[in-house]
Amino acid sequence: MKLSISEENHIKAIYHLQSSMERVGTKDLAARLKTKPASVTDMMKRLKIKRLIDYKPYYGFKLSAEGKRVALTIVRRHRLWEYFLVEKLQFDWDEVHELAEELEHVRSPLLIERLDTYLNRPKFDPHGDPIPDREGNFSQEDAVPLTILKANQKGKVSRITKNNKEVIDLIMLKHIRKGSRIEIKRIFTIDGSIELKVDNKYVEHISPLLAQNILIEHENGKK
Amino acid sequence: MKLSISEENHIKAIYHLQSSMERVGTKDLAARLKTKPASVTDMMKRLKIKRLIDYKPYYGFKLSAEGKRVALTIVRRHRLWEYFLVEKLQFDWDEVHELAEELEHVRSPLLIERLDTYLNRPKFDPHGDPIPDREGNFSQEDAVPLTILKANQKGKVSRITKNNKEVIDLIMLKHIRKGSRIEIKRIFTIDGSIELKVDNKYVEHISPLLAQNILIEHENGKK
DNA sequence: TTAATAATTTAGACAAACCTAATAATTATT
DNA sequence: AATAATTATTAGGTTTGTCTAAATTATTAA
Repeated sequence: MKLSISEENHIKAIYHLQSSMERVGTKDLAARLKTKPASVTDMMKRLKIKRLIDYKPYYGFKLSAEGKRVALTIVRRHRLWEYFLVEKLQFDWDEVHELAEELEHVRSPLLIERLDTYLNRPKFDPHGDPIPDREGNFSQEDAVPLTILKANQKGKVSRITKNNKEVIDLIMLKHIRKGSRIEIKRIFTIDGSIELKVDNKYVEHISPLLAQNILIEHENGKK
Repeated sequence: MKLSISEENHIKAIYHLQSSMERVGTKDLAARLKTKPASVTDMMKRLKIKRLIDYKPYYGFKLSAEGKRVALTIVRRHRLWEYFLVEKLQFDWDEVHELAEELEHVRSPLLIERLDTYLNRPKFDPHGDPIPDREGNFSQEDAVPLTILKANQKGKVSRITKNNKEVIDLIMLKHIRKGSRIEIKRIFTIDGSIELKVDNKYVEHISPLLAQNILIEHENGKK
């Protein structure tokens, strides 16, 4: 099914809002997309006809199974492009969202497959969000990048990815290794750098790029 | 000035048609863009207001200086993406046009600069067409890739780019070196491979990728 | 040079994706 | 439970970019 850019954006927005609410309301969606509620209603009617959402007037909306599938391919495209921009084109992690927002609408399964292969099938984007695979599944790995933690959250280091010399030297310097207990102190939104306490002992300050390569044991039971 | 995708496509189409005719006609442009003459007239009025074309009803159109500048940035984006797709994502040279046609509309000067740097500032796209630089200038180099020649044309090898072992081994194998006289025998559109005669002596068959790395002395006086 | 033909423009319509203002349904409050 | 406040929908309008059909202008051929 061929969707317009605007239709894709609506699907994606519902997908994201759905994680924090059962049914998404017209107002919320309008706020997120910077349009007006009336415009959202128009679009919802169209998406309902295309069977991408479950929509009853006045009762909010929810993605259908097919809608969720579509959403996941869009999220996949978005996060792969983000990874590309940071990893290959040297963008900072906080500069890439808008660009990925545009690139994600180039709809070519082959392009995305090739990009994925080229990037070495990354499992997480530069913000630490998981990249769904071709089938829409997230990594089953029981570990998530450190970047996914919020301030005051704790975790245990399960693995360091990309074991090149620089990464290893850095984590040694910061007293971080497999098994270390981490407590996030503060996240600086300006550059995404993170202040954390290691093994309740050392206060360290690390870059988001390094954080991405530190995997934390995942406490199961989250969405 | 912010242009819509459709406006960009019209500008680009005029740019390309302009190389084979003084003033571009409504019908030609409609044919190239797969729209109707009436639609072209509409768009031309808008582009005239934006001062991107010189347009007199019934007398065809021509890009203004600013229009040409815009066209060149679009061509630049298109060709850089084509180069990326072939060089990095392993697409075949004949598969990339449609994709580049979409990617070219992501308008971010910074993205294009970074991409250019990442690709090592290529001077020619995979079809052998020159990639304009940031200022819209084409390579002043007196050499063009072999891929730019048509059947029966001749040339002299001036340089081999990308002097890695594989390329060198291949050109040795095919009896090609600096100074060799080349005559194109036939171009196979199926894969872009080229049959050519080297120094009037050896008949060889090479891939378009190799051809791209063989630079031919440019006979001045062509557009 | 006039008539026929071809190219171009104009007029009017349409779909997509927005908008504002008015109305209707739901939820919260007294 | 009635009313107020919130949220959603409808009605009708706008802009962009397309279209068809009719009218106009330019070119070519008789």
